[in-house]
Amino acid sequence: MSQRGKELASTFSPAEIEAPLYEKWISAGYFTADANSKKEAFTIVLPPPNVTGVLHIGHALDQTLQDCLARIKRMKGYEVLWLPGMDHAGIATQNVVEKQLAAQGMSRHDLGREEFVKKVWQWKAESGGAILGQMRRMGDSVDWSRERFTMDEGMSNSVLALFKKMYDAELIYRAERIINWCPRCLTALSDIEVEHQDDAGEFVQVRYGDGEQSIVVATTRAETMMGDGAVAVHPDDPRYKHMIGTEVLLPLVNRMIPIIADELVDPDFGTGAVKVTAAHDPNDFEMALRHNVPFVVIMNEHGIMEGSGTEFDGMDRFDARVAVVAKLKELGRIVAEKRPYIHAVGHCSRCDTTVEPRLSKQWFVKVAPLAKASADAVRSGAVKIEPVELAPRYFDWVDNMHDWCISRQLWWGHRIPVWYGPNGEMVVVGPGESAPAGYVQDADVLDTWFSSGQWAFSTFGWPEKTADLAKFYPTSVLVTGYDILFFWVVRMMMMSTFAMDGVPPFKTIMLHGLVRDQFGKKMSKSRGNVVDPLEFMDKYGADALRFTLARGANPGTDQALAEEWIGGSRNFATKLWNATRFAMMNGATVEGPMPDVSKLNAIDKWILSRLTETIRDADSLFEKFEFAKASELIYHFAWDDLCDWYLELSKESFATGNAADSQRVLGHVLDQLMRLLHPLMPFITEELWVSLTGGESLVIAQWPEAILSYLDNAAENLVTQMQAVITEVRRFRNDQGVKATAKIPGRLATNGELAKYSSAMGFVLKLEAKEFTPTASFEIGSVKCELDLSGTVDVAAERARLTKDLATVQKDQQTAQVKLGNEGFMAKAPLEVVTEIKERLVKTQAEIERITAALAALPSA
RNA sequence: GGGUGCUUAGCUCAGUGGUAGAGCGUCUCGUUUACACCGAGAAUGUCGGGGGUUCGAAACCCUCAGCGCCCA
Repeated sequence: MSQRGKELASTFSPAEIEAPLYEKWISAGYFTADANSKKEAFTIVLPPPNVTGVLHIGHALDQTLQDCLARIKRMKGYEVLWLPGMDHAGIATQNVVEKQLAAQGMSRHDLGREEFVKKVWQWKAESGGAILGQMRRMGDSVDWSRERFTMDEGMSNSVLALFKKMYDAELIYRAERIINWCPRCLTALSDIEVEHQDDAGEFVQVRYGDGEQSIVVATTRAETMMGDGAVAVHPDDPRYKHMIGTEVLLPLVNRMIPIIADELVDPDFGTGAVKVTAAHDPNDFEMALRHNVPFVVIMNEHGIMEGSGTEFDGMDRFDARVAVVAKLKELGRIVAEKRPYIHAVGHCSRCDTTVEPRLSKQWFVKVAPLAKASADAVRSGAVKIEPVELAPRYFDWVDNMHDWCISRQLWWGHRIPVWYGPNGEMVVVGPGESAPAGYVQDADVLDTWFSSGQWAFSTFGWPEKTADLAKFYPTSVLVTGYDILFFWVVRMMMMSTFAMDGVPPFKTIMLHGLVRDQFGKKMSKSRGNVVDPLEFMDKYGADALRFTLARGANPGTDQALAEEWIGGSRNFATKLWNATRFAMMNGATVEGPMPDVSKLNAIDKWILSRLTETIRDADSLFEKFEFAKASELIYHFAWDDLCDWYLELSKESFATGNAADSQRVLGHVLDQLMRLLHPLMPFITEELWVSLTGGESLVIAQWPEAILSYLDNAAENLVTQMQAVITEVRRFRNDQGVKATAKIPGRLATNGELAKYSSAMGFVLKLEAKEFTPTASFEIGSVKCELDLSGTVDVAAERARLTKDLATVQKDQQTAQVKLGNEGFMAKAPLEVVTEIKERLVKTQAEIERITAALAALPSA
C-alpha cells in the first residue's frame, strides 16, 4: 500500500520511526548480498568489535562512515556486502569471566580448562555481543546473514589452515626469547599489547668491583643485578677502554663478571657503563647473544624474586628494588641516586600491570618477508592509503617491524595446532587432520590478532574456494581509525597477502581520526569526558548523531564533539521535516514528467541549477572520502538555498495558485535531496521520501545524477541579484526599526528580467502594493526601492549605516586601485585576475556614487 | 632521543598564491499558518612571533616559541 500523501506529524520524533524502519529494511532483505549477482561487488568488512564491547563514540563514527559508503554504492547499483561480526578478544574476555569466577571465590584452575572454556562460551551466549544490537540502532546496513565470530567453526578452520601454511613456509617458528610478560595475566604479550607510560622510577649508580678494578654502572632496575652476567661499555669510550676484557666483582652475589664492549651502549647515558642482565632485558639479551653472556634467571612468572640465592628471594620485584638499593647503600656502593626519575615503562594494555621482560619459549611469526610484501603493496599503488599523508606512518611501521610473538598462555582462544610426541617429535595439525596417538597438544593459544588478521578472507570461507570469496575478495575499502593502523591493519595486510597468494585484502585503506571532547581533549574515564552514543541517539535520534559525526570527519584528523552540535544536527533534521511538510501542503509532487526547463521561471531554474551543482560536488567529495565537506555542502544547499531562499521566493506563486511547474520542480528537488542525504541520515530521509513519492525505499532507490543541462548561470545571477535586493531592504527595515512582520507600502522598480520578480521579492519583503507617497527611496544595483515609512525615517541610523558602508567600499576601491597602479601586478598577474580587479573597481565606484547620493538625499535632521 | 602533525573569530575547525569562511556561542528585533529544534539583522580575526620568496602570502621557504600524537 502506498504511503504517499500520508500526513506528516508537525514535529519529527526519531524514536517513533527508527526501529520500525530498520525492521522494514531487514525483512525486505535489502542488506543481504548475493554472491551470484552480476553486479559489480562492493565489499567492506566491519572491523570486528570485541565480544565484550559496547558501542562507543569511536564505533559510531567508524560505522557511520562505512554505512554511508555502503548505502551510496548500493544506490549506485553495486552488489554491496558489508560484513559484520565480532572478535573473541582473548585476554579481555578471559578476564571478564575470571572476574565472575573470582566473585564466587574461584579461579579458572578450579574449573579446569575444558569447563572454563565452556563457561566463556556460555558467557558469550548470555551477555556477549551487546554491541550488535546497538549497531542496529545506528541503522547499519550490514548483512546479518553473514555475521561472523573469530572463534566460530569456519574461522577456526582458517586459523588452522593458515598456521600450517605459514609454518610450512617457515614463517612461524618457536624460540626462546625475551618477550613482554604480564605477571598478572600470566601470559606473553606482543609489542602492541604493551603501552608505554612515563613513570616515576629511580636511577641509581652502583659501583661494581673495588679500587682500581671497579666500574660504576647506572640502572633503573637495581633488583635485577643478581642476574647480571657482564658489564658493557662502548668500545671507543676512553674512560673504560683499558678495562675491556677484564672482570669486576658483582656485589651482593660476589660473582666475577666480564666487562664487554658493545656498540649498543650509549656513552652519554648515565655513566656510560651498563649492567647486562641477559634473562631480564631485551637489549641485554641481544648483547648477551653476541658476547656469550650467561642467562641467569632470578625472577619467576609472578614477578617474585626466585633463584638468585640471596636474601631477596621471595620478595616482590618492586619491594626487592627498594631492599637491594638499601643494602647497596649500607655497603657503600651507591655513588649517586636520582629519584624520581621519569622514564618510559611498559604496561599491560589489558590490566595496566607493569610488564616484565621475561625469557621464555614462545611461537613467533617471522615478519620480515610478510612486512615487505605489505609495504610493496602500498608502494606499488595496489593498495591506497587515504589520506595519503598517513602513508609514511604505515611505512615507518612495516619497514621496522620485530618478529611477532603469537603464543599466549591463556585458555580462551585458538589453541596452537602443534602436537608433541613422546620423543620430542612435533607435528602441525591442519584442518581435518589429527595428531598421532600419544601426542600432546601445545597448551598455549594464539594471539587474537592472529585470527582477526584473517578477517578479510576467513569470513568468506577460506581455505574453501567459496562463491563469496570469489565475489567479494579483495574487499573494496577498509574504514578504520588511524590508531589501529599498526595493530590490525598491518596484520590484515600481512596475513591476507600471504594467504591469498599476493592479493592484498583491500584496495583502499581509509583512515579516520579519533572522536575527542568539545575542547579537543582525548576522551578517558579518568577525565570523565566520555560520551555515550546511545544516550545521544535516545535524545536526538540516530540521524542527528550520524550527521554530526560525518560532518566532523575530515580525512585522517581527529574531531571534537559537543552535545550541542548533535542538537544542531537534530535541528537540521527538524528543518528537513518541516520543509517537506510545507512542500507537500503546497502540492509538491513527483508525478508526471519534469516540465520543459526553458519555460520555467528563474527561481525554479536557479534551484535546479544549484541542485545539480550540489549533487555533482557532493558525489565527488564522497568518492574522495571527504565526508565533512560533502555533509557541509548538502547542509547548506538544503537549509540556505532550498529553505531560506527557494521556498520563500516561491511562496507568492504557491499562494496565488498557478504553480504547477514549481510544484513539480520542488517535488523533484526534494526527491533528489533525500536521495543525496540518505547515506548520512537514513531514517528521516526514508520517512520523508516514501511519504513524498510513494516509492518503496530509498535504500534501493537510485543515486541522484547531476543533470548538467540544468546548470544555468543566467538564473543564478538573477537570483543572486534578488538576494542582494532582499537582504539590503531587510537591513534597511531592520535599521529603521520596522518590525519584520509589519507590512509597509513599498515598490521595487526595475527593468529587464528582474522586473518579472519584483512581486515575488515584494512578497518576501512584506511590501504592500498600493498607491503611496514614498518617504524613503534608495537603489540597489538596478533596482529602485521606494517605501512609505509613514514619515518616521530614522535619519541618524540610516546615516550611520550608509557611512559605514561607504567606508567599507572605499577601502575596497583603494585596494583595487593600488593593485591596478602596481606595474609589477599589471605585468605579471594573470589576465583573469586583472580583469576581476578591474570589474571590482567599477563596482566599487558605482557603489560609492550610490551611497554618496543616498547620503546627500537624507534630510539634514 | 627519533619521527610526525598542529597554532585562523569566544569555542571547535574548513580554507595549498588573487577582497578572511562554517557550525556553535554572543548582541538586537520578531509568536508572519513549514519550522522558536524558527526567522531577520548585527558584532567579532596584527590568520602564533620574526625574517625571506613573490606584482601579490593564512597558504611556499627559513627561524623562534608553544601545544599534540606515534615510536624508542
